[in-house]
Amino acid sequence: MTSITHENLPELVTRELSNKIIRNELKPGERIFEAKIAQELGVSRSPVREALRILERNRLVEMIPRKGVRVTKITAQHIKWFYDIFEALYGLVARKAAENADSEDIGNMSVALKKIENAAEKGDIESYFINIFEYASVGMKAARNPLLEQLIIELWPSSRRIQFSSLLFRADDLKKNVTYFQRCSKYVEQGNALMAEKVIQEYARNEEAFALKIVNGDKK
Amino acid sequence: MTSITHENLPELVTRELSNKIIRNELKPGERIFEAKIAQELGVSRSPVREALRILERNRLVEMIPRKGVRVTKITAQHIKWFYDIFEALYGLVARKAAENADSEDIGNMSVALKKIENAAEKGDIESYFINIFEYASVGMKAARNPLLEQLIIELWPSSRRIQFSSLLFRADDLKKNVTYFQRCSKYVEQGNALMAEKVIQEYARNEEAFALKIVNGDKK
DNA sequence: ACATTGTATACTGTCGACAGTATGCGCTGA
DNA sequence: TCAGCGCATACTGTCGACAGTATACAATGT
Repeated sequence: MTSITHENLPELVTRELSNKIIRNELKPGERIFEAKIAQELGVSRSPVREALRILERNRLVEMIPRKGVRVTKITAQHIKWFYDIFEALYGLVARKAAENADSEDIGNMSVALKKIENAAEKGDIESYFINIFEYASVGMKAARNPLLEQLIIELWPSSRRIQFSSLLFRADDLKKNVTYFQRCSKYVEQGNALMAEKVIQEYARNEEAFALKIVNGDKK
Repeated sequence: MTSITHENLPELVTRELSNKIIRNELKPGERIFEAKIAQELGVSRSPVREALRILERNRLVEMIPRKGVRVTKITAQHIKWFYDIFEALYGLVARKAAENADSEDIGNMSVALKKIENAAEKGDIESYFINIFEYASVGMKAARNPLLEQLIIELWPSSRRIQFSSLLFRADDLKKNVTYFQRCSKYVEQGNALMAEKVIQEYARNEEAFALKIVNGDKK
């Protein structure tokens, strides 16, 4: 163990495995062996087991008792299931944000929005992806439902995984996507809960369509 | 361990602790000690730790690294947060069920509905509670979104906990509640997704109001 | 050749022990 | 009397080892 850090091992292992799965270095359906991971990262199996429980919650792996752990698959079906939930939960966030945001929240959202706009302008996809999560984050703060926030954050790794494959192919429609966030911010400022929710739902369907195009092999 | 069963220890520990928390034998805010639980159940700390991770996912406990595990609180705020999500997720279930249910699903729902009606008629609260989860279960099968199903099932222990305190006080309005399920079933049969969703949302708000009455001390 | 059974092996499940850290209490000094 | 410090202790974190089980492969019989 070379680690000098103060952070705990399960989180470290989680992050490491999480990245490998999101980047598709660990393939869907692939088996994960506790001992192998433990050895690779220079820790014992205990923190690995903890990490696997966390990854299970993130829907990145599936644990079957006495049968082991596998990386979850992502088929077109999975993507539809995921975005139906995405639509419902983020729709709720937008609605609640429109109802509850104070001037500070609105300020934060506007800052986050600017970062998205800049990234889109420059075509910086990496920065764009970081900042849409930042935008979601301040939006969730404004919605004032920590339980909802938790649920969504636990699904973020799945979001990232689905979006990762798109990452390389979508430089073109980045600017179109920005308009969703701009409209959302506008409605939140106006306190128009109904429209804020609608815009985000539209955005979700758009993301879904894009993700489906990718898995269906219409890529490039 | 006297257990002859083939079931795994983490599940056993989870169930045991789960029941204690739901029945309010372990109080909100109370600390849980791994070693103590392990000794009580005659197992080592490993399966207890696994169980605690599961309970964390069920929102029954909160784990703070190096600080230990506590039973989560349930304030009026928590209940509002919970039912906002409840409304969104079950609303989605109802909508999707109305869109996707085949005749077998509708048959199953009708059987489950009858059981609820019987329980309500007899004023058998225990049976009523068992059967509304059964109804939800067949409804979720009809909705054909296993991810959504997972998310909801993981929240069930929280549902049970919130409803447990109500359990003794609500014999009176059981029959009124049944009408929600009756209307829901009707709309699902008709394929009326919009109204099915609306009914369930109404039901959620009604449950919320009841739970809030309880925690606010208007009980009895 | 193919099915069936036995066996080897490699993985998960569980344990007990040790290490490290947070917390409360008592001691000391102003 | 009270603040600050240090120590004791009890808990969580991590480990390595052993036990039990699923699986693949080989051997045997038909």
